[in-house]
Amino acid sequence: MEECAPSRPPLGLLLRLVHQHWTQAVEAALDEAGFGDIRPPHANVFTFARPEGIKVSELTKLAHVRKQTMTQAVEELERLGYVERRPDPDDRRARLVFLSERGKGVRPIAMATGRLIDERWAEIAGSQEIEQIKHALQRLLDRLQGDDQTGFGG
Amino acid sequence: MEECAPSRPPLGLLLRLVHQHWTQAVEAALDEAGFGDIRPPHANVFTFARPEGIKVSELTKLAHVRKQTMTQAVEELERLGYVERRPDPDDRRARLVFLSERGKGVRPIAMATGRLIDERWAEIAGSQEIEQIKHALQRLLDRLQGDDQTGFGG
DNA sequence: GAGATATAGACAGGTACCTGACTATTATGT
DNA sequence: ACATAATAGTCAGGTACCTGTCTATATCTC
Repeated sequence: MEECAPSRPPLGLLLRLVHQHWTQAVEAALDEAGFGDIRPPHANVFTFARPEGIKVSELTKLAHVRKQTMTQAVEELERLGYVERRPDPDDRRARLVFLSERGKGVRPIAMATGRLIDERWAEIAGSQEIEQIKHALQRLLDRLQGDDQTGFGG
Repeated sequence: MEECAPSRPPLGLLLRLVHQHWTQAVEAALDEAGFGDIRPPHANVFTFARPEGIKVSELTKLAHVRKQTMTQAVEELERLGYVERRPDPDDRRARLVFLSERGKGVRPIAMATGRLIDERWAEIAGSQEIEQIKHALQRLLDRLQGDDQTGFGG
């Protein structure tokens, strides 16, 4: 086990390139499934939507993006007819996001996309390899931010 | 070895969050070193610059970004006085990028930034953990693109 | 119940990457 | 040598994130 090269490619480059692959894979998968108008950032909305409705601010916490990013995704989905926004009866500042009928139909596909890519990558790189990467990244994140912020810690 | 949770946090989310941490760490390190005007994408230029000059198109291959991204980085560095561009005597289409005196002074710091972050992360998460992530990501990339495209393949 | 603070969302603007189309020049193949 | 293809670089435009500021409403404290 000689360590011939302790740190040749900067970690940042590897992260960027793999992340790019991931995004492109998600996009291609949505396209294949016939939902070319749904883009990766929209998938979060489908994943976390609830029948009782959900606030944009809650979505931002779950998906770990900023308000503006999530707002834009919701607005686009609203324009495309996949979601509706209605005032929150319990909080006059807030508007709740609901899936439309059309949105409910798409949900399983949009939610499954991430898992689909996981599986494809497991096929080409080995599923334990992928799991190992995930666990390692998760541990690294936990140490970097001192606490589980992915909301998937359970 | 029970697999209690085969794939809870989508890999894409982990990659995005860790990459964000990385970028912020690089930015903070450059800032600490007193080079607040140098931003992460500029670091590549310093890393790959050569005394004989280098074409933007070569830089794009080494850093794995597109022409426009690299061109912008070079233009900004030119405006800041860190690099100069001169016509390539051997190819009238091309312009060669050279480090200015000022740029040469900054080079060690800009080049070292990635390694510095590596070391800091190794301290908080364990150096073998970091190495393991790098190797795993590298293997994954190789399998995804069928070939080593990082230019660090050894 | 008045005042400080936190939260929901809107608005304006920036960054680091991407794509595609275009011109000028160089390399290639017959 | 001449048509074709590849390459260097520019221009125009798009995406998915980010930051900071601002208003309206809620909550918490005294």
